[in-house]
Amino acid sequence: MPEGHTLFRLASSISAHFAGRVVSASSPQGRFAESAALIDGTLLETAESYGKHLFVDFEGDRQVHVHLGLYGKFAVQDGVAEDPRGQVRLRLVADGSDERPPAYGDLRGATACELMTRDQQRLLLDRLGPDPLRPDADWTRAWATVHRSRAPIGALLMDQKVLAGVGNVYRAEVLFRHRVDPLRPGSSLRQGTFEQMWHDLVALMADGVRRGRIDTVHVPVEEALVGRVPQADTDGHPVYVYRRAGEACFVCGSTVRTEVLVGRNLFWCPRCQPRFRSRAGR
DNA sequence: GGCGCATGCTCAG
DNA sequence: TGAGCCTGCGCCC
Repeated sequence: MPEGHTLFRLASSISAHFAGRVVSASSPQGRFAESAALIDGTLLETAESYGKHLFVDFEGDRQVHVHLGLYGKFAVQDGVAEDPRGQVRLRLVADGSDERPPAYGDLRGATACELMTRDQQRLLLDRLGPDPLRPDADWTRAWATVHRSRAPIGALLMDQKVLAGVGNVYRAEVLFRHRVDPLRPGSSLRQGTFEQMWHDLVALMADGVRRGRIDTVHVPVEEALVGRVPQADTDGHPVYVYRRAGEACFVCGSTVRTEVLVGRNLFWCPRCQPRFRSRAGR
């Protein structure tokens, strides 16, 4: 489930297993072989995530930039590495000769796996909006973009230049929790509404980091819809609208709808999130 | 066991 | 706008 919380957990796990250790790097699949050779047998300093991007930092200004895309996986575990299964793009191994427990990690199916310098990393990060999981994030940067954009808020929330780390699930859920029509132009939102949505994303994504999965039903928010949802009616479901097209809304019973917006399936409740009408009419 | 779709993004055209 | 990435899951035999 690669939204921002997944990458945050992944970075923590890589740091916990490998930071401060000399690791061997290889590319059983071959596609990352030349780069892997450059970091093989060097010190892994730390791993960090920004939005959906992962950076594994090695000594000598070498960062492995990873983007999992839709179905990439970076499986990190304790133990001695076994024969690679499937297309392993990058394998990291700490063999335990440093007297810490052996560990290894296999990266598969990623959309990006490349070596870069800090300068190149900086250029990439400059293209990202604030990440709700980073304590230094400045939501007013995102608001500045949203405020002057006529694009639908449902599209803006998914745009990594506006907000980093929000994916299709958090988009659908945060819009529902704040009763915002996904097709509403960004410029029509009040600042207070957007600020509340931001703080809700901070809470939802931090909860996702803690749980290891997205659960928007059990995160309370003042002034939002959540507090009035009868818990039993959600029937253990951890989300309100995501992938629930055709089913009854947990709050009002209306049929949850779906529609493709900028190439992705959008889900919303037409009664809880009524169609926005501008003052000019239309 | 096979099929289609999916929490994402880039690049060709 | 569509293909590519080439994994994993749920669903249907």
